[in-house]
Amino acid sequence: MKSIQVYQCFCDETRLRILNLLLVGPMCVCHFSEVLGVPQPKVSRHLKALREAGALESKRCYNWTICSLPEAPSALLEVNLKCLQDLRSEEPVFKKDLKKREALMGRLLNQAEELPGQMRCLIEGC
Amino acid sequence: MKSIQVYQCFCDETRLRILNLLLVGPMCVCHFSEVLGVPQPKVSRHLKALREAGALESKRCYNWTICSLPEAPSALLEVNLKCLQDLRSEEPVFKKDLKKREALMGRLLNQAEELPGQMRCLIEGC
DNA sequence: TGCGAATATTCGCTTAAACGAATATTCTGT
DNA sequence: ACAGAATATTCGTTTAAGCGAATATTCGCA
Repeated sequence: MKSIQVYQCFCDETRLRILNLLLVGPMCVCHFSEVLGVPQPKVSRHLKALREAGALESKRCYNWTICSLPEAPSALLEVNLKCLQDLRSEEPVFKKDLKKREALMGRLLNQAEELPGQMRCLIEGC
Repeated sequence: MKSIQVYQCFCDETRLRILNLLLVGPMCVCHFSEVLGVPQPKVSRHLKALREAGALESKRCYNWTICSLPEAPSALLEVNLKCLQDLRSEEPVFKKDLKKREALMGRLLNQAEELPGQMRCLIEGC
């Protein structure tokens, strides 16, 4: 039963936090690690799980791997991503993560001359 | 994170099949066992999980325990029950279960004089 | 009160998830 | 080709889920 795969994605807090961040826009692996305060291998494994369930797409861009929500999500996924968005107000972690994301992005934009390629990928969608 | 509980409910095929049946109307524990072809203790444990996640209500009616979907489901649950309904056409098991349910209900109605109390509960909502 | 049907729970086991730590791989720029 | 940054994978362990079999509990009725 294929839809179970989607539900399994949503059963883990770290994965929910990743999806919550992606609802705002693409991010790269190392930034998940930083924003969530979670070790990189852990992030990597969860990203793999999301990818295999069709809940995430990623592409290499210079030395970053930029992750985003799938362009054509399944109906089930789409509905639950919407739910996740609505859940933001109830879950302080989500809001906290978004704040950290914003701060990180601001910092990155300041150094943008030093990492032009990746930033272009991230901002303009490469 | 409370919503994870809801998603965990939807991660198990047996539970999905139970919910699918309940979308049509209330059922009692022993009938789940019969319709799904699953041992009673297994059904009982899954019902407990659903109950604890707020995805099921049940009340004793004579010697039956009649289960139904909650009157006031959470938004998250409601949305996903709707999805489950849409999934019916893609999952043969669901349709097969519904057929068996229908057959069972017909049979029960024929013996209705012998079990008036429970049937009233089941049909009229007690 | 005691019997039987319906339901719930416990026990021991098996399987699957998740994790940290360490390591391997991939890629970019020099 | 090499060094270093970013990412992925492996290993061994821990924790959680699910299961069948057996047993306990609950409840209606004679």
